Amino acid sequence: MSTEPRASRPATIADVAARAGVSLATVSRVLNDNPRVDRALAAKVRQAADDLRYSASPLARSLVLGKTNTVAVVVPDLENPTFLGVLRGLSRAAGRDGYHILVADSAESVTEEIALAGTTRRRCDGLVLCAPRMPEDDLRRLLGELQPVVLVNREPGSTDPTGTPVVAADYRAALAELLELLHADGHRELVYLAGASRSASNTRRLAAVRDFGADHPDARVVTLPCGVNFADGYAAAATVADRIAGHVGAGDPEGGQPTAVLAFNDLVAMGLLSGLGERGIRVPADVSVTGFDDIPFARYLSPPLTTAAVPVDELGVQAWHRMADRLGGRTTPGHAVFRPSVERRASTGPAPVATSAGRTSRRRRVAR
Amino acid sequence: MSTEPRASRPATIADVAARAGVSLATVSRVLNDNPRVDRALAAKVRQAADDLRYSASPLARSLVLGKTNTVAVVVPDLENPTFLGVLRGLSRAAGRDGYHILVADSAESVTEEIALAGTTRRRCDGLVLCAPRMPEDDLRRLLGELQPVVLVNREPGSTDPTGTPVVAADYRAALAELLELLHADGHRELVYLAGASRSASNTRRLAAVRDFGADHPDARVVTLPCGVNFADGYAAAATVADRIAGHVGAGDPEGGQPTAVLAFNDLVAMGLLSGLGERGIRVPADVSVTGFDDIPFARYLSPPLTTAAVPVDELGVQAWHRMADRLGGRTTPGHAVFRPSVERRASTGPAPVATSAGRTSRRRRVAR
DNA sequence: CTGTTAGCGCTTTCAC
DNA sequence: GTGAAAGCGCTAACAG
Repeated sequence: MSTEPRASRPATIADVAARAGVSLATVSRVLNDNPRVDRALAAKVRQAADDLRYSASPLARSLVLGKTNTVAVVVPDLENPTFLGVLRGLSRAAGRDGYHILVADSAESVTEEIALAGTTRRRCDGLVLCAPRMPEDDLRRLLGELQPVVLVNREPGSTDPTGTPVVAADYRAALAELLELLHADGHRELVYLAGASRSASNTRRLAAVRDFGADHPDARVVTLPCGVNFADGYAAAATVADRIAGHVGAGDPEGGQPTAVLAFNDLVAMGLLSGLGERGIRVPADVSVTGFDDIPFARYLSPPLTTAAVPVDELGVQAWHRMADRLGGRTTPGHAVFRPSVERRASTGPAPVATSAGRTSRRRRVAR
Repeated sequence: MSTEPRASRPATIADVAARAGVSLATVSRVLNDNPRVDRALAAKVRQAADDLRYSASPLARSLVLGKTNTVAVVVPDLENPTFLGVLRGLSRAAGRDGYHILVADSAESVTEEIALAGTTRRRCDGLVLCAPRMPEDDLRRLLGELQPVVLVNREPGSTDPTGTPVVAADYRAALAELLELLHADGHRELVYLAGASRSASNTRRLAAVRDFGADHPDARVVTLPCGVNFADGYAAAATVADRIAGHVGAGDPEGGQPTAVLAFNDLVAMGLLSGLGERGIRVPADVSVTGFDDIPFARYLSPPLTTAAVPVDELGVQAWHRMADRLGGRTTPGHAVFRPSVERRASTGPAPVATSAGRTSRRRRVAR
C-alpha cells in the first residue's frame, strides 16, 4: 500500500510525486525546469527528489522524446591512431553538449561493420561512420537507411542523394606536398609504401602519386605494397634496402635506386627507420623518409620525422559539429576537408649525389 | 485510417501486426522465437516484418525488459595505450555476446569522471570503471550506487562491502622483476622515472621500489617525478644525463651515478632513449633502460626495449567476463590479477664498470 | 498553475 | 494457439 519505494528499486517519478503530494506532471515539469510552476511546490518536489535520490530514467525519456542523446561511432579498429583520435575528439566534443558515444569496433571486418552500423544506429540518434573500406554499394544502402549519418575520411560515392556530410583530411594534397618537397630536394627516384590497398586514404595517396608522375616526367615513383603498422614498415626495410643497393625488384623494370621513401604513415615510417638503421643505411644521408599523421612522437624520432600532420582530434570535433547540426534540424554545408600541414624535419634532405648521378644516366644494375 | 506506415517513419510492431493480420502479441512472440505459435502464422508474420524492414526498437525493448544490453566504460584518457587496449578487448568481447559499449572519456578530470560514471551508468546495465586517480571516498560511494561495477587496475579500497570484481595487472610484481633483472646485471644505482604521482599503477610501482630498497641494502633507487608521455621521458633525459655525468641533483644527497633507468612506461622510455641519444649517451653501454607495457613497437626500437608486457586487451576481455557474470546473476570469484611478463631485450645489459667503481667508493662529484 | 490522460513501442500475464 | 490489456517510466497535450 505504501508509496515509498523499496530500497533496492531506483525511485520513479511516481515515488517523487507521492512523496511531494503532487501529480506526475508537476514533478516532470519541475525537473525539466518548466518555469510556470509554483515556487513553493517546485521546492517541495525538488526536496522529495533529493530525498529519494531520484533522477529520471534516460530510457523512458528517450522513448517518449524520441531521442537518446547518444550517437554511434563505428570504427574499423580502435588501435588505429587516426580513428582513435577521431573518437577522442568526437567523444569530448559530444560530451560537452551532453551527448554520449556508443562505440563499435568492427575488427576490420566489413561484414561486421555493416551489421554494427545498423544495430548501433538503432539505439542512437545518429551515426558517425569511419568505413574506409566498405564497398560503395553497401555504403550507399546504409546511407539511405541510417540517416542522420556523418562520414569520416570517406566519400559517400559519386551519386549520393542523401547529402551526407563528410569530414575528411586531404590525404591527396598532403602527399602531393610531401612529394613536391622531396622533388625540390632533388629526389627523382621515389618509393611509396602503400597501406591497405582498398582503403580510401590509400586511394587518395595513390592519386597524388599519379599526379606527381604526370607533372614530373623527370621523376619516378614506385609503389610497393606494405601495410599500416610498425611491423609492416620494418619488413619493408629489406626490400627498400635492396633497391637502394641497386638490386631492383625482378618484376619491376621501372625502378631505379631510390633516394626517398614515402611511408603510408608514421608507424610504417618508424618501422622502416628501424629496419634501415639495422642495415647501416643512413637517413637522410642515404635515403630520405617521410611519414604521415604526425603522431605525438614523430618529432622525437632519430632523425625527427618529416610528416604530414593530420588533425585527427579536430576531425572528430568537426564530425560532431556536423552531427549536432543535423540533429538540431540544421542542414550543414557540404564537406569539411582539412589539409594536413607538412612538418618538415630531419628525416628528409637533399638527394645523395651518387644516386643522383646514377639516375641522370639512367644506369641501372639488375638484380641477379 | 490506413495501417500502412508512412515511408519516413520506421515500422512499428503494430504495422507488422496489421499487415500480417494478427495481434501485437503474436508478432512479438514470433520475433522472439517463442515456439508455441502456429508455423503458418509465424511465416506470415516474418514475411510482413521483412516487407516492412521491421526490427524492434531496442529502446522500447530495453524499457520493458529492464535491460539495455549495453555497458558503460569510463576511462581517463583514450590516448593512454593501457585504457585503449582495455577498451578494445572489452568492446570486442562484449560485441561477441551481443552487448554494446557506451564509452566516456573523462579527459583526466576526476570530477568529470565521477559525473560520467553516474550518467553513463544510468543508461546501461553495468559500468566498467578505469579510475586510477579517483579518491577512495568517491570511489566507495560510486561502488555503492552504481552496481554492477567492474574495476580495472584499481582496488576498491580497504573496506569494500560490495564485492566488486577487479581486473588488474600486477604492476608491482612486474617492476620488481625488472629491478631484480637489473640488480642481477650488477646495477646498484638506479633511477625510477615516476608517472602520475597519485595513480594506482604508479603507487604499485613505488611499492616495488620500496621493497627492492629494503631487500637490497647494496643498491639504491632514486625516484624522479616524470610523467607518462614521450615528451616527459624526453625532458627527463636532461636530468638523467646530468646524473650519469656525476652532477647529482642538488636536493638529492642520496643519488650516485645511475647505471640504469626504469621508465614509468614505454612511451617515457622512448622519449628518454631519444633524449639520451642526442646527448651521446649509449644504451645499454652507458646506461640500461627499461620500459613498461610492451607497446607494439617496443621490440623494434634501437635498442629494442626491455619492458614488461601488460596484456591490456586481455584485461579488457576479462573485465567483460566479470561483467557478463554479474549481469547473468552469477557471482564471480574475486580479483583477476595478471602478471606482466618481462621481455628482456637489448636496452638493458651489465652495469658499466667505471660507474660501478664510483659507486663502490661512494665517491660523488657534486654539481656546482 | 496543476492534474488527468493518452501515448512512446514493446513484452507479458491473463483469459479465451 | 491467440488476442486483449496492463504496464515499463516518462512527457505533453488537454482540461480545469
